[in-house]
Amino acid sequence: MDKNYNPSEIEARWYQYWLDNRLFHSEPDGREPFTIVIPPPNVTGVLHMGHVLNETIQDVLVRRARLEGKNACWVPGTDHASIATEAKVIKRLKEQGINKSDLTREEFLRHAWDWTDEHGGIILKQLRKLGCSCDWDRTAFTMDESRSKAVIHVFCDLYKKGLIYRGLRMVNWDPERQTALSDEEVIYHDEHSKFYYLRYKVAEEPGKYAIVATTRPETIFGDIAVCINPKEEKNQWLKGKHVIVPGVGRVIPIIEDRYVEIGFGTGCLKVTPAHDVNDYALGQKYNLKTIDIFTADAHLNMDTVEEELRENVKKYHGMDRFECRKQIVEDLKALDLVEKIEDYDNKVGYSERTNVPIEPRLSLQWFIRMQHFADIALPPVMNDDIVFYPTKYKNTYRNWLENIKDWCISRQLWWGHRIPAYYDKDILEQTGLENYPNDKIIVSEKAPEGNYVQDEGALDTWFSSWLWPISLFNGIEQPDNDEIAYYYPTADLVTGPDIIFFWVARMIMAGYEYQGKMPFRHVYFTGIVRDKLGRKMSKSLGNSPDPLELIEKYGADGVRMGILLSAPAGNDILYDDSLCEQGRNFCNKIWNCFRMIKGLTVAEQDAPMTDREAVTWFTLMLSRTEKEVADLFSKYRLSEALMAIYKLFTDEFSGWYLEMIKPVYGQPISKNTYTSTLVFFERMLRLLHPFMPFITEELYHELAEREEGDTIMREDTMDWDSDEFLSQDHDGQFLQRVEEMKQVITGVRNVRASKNIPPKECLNLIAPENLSELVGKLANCEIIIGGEKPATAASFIVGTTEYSVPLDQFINKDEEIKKLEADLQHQEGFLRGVLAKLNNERFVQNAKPEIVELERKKQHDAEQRIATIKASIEALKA
RNA sequence: GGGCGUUUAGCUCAGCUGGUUUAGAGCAUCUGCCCUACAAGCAGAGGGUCGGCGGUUCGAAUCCGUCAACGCCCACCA
Repeated sequence: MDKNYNPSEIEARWYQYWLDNRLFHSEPDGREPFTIVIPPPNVTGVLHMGHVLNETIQDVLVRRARLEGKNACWVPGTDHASIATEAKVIKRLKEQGINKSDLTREEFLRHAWDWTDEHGGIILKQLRKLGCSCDWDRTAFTMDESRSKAVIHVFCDLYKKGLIYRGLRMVNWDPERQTALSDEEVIYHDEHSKFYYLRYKVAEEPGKYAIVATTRPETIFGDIAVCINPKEEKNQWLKGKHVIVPGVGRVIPIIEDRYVEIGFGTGCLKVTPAHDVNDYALGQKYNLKTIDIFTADAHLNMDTVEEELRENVKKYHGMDRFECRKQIVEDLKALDLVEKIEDYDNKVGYSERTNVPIEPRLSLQWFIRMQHFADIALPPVMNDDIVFYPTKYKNTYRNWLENIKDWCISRQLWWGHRIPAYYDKDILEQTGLENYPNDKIIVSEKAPEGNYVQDEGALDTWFSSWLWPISLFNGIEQPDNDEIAYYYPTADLVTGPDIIFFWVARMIMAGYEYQGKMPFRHVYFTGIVRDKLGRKMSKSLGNSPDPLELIEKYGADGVRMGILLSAPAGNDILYDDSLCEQGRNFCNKIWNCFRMIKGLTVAEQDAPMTDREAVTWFTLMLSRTEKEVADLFSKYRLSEALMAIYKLFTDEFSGWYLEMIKPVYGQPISKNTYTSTLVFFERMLRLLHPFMPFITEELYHELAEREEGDTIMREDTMDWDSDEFLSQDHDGQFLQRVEEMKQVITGVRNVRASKNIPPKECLNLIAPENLSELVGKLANCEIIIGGEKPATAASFIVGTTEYSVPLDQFINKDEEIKKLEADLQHQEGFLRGVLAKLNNERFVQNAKPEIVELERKKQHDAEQRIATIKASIEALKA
């Protein structure tokens, strides 16, 4: 075996072995199911650090469940990511000199599928490098046949139930991609912008102005009214009057509504119903007309302006909205119609995908009535049928559901599930799309016979994602099939809090609507992976390492450990390569422990007493850690579980246990001890396997002869607690005694270190009572029980017992006294604190008796230590 | 403008239904070691008074109030 662990060859070999033996594959059987459905990454995406975190956690949970004997099933798949993928395809077409608008829908989709086939699934291959134990036979795609059928079925069903409707609404419009978006797809950014105070001449009072403040002067072409608050004193004079839109010439009425906040701005609000949500509401209320002055790509369209005014504004026709803003301000300045311009901080909504400012736009879209879904999805989370980790996200969740708004599900895109709504061609010709009568729309899973045209829109990607836990098991089409009955509800969902609304909440909605049950029992929210300076990892910053390179460098197990070590649920993790380094180092440690054990010569002989002590002790330590780890898993405290195992292995097993049983050079080890040690090792490999699948599988096979197809990832059916050493008599104080013994050893080592005594030199240790031979072995000393302590000895206290190491030539009395006095001071300070409590009557009266008792013990111990130290000082001074 | 969360050693975090020898871990740092499992290692050591202030209590990192900083989510003040 190599001196250093070398991951790459081992990882490839075992992953193939797992695949060959179909060890990740699951079929329903009599065991308890444990299901996780992957949050499907974008089909054309590549692995980044966020995935590494997310998928590692899922793999840990899945592998742990497998080891617990559950029928674990982790279903992988990808998402068609409608808007993102369409954007990528358009970009590529552009590079080839092709415009989307030059293509038919069918032609475009052919390109999109080509792109998907070409780049699709790369990320799934990358997951294998990470060691993810997905059931690849079940790999799904949100746009494959089965998932598509489910989507269309659900659309039709909800339409039938009256939960989907078509309507003309103010929606978030992405002018870049030219599609509607849901509210959740709009990201608001703070922006330093300007507040423009514009003068609207009052028609009835020449020479007087109404001052209107706006951040968007380019929308004045669509102004229909100016609104004031009927209660606002200073604007009373405007009541019933009309004003003239500057630069446009349109005469518009002053209307009154309490919506306008008194004291804000000038109190005059320009009303542009086509381009602002609130203005639209006002427009509805007062039956105002709308003038939409933007094209779909947010350029000015003056054809909508009244013919008689068009001459005034034609210069803006075709201009970009932000160009126009500059221009109109300049022009109004020239006309002296700008009162002033102030700096102003406000929020501007951007499209999540294209990062372009969204435009509120009146358009005909499809919506889901969400109140019904909010009603069914809120209770299970509030009463913990579905548990969130961390729980703080319950608040976020509730807040959203209690203020739910209808979900715009139609997109003006081609890549996606096409809306199964059909319009009669003849009627359509007469009415146009907008006025097409709703009761003549045919919503159907199959295209109707006859002269119909299908709706051009596609569905929001999340409209397929929300069915994912059900549609993966064909539970939409066949709600009672064996698979859905077995695998659903799934166990855990692991995802980022950023998609709690997009996805988590909606899956819960769909879960109850279509299965009558929760889609998952636990939701583990991961944090965001940041660099060590706390910055979000991003391509543009170049601070995101390539996971595959990391795996190459540190091994998949090392990377997994690195990412997990500091990833408590919900906390952001500050990633640094040194974490992976620690992971790699740990692998190496495990590797070398194994080499050491395997290098021992074994003999049929009685184990020495020290071995028995060691084995008993480690048996206890190990089962204690096993329990601790189980407990931590139940609380989803994965990094702590990993740390517990790490410490057990590094400190207790490698640092102490192996030293305890290690025979003198050249001597053999007893078979009993050796066997126990192998058992320990295997048990620790099992503990570790969910975190570090590769090295544990490798060493599991190195540890003993295994049958072909055997694997560490199955349930361990051995009953370790019947271990012969465990059944020996040992009370709860055994572990305590070993801990004290370790302190004695450390004490001797300290003496050695501070006096620069080489480790090979055997020392004497004077102990007042019997002490395990392990002390002699590990501290290289001769134990003298009850020996007289010479004046020149270095001494130390463990608990209340003093131990000393006679040193003669090594001792420096003054130094020793100084040290002892420092310790004395500390002990006396401690005692003072204890006595202060005990002398406080109220403490003695009120505190629980066991607390008082403890303080008394502290007092006693401290007094004893002080006496011992004083005696030592005296002896040294003598 | 609302809501939530965080603030404990240089860094990342545990501890928080108040009391377990005057605050723990990992990493980093420092010192000494290449001792035939591992220098990707071993043996030691140093380092915080628990964001500030006030309160409750015999007793507070742990409960309450307040202030501050940071972060996140939501919201139609143009």
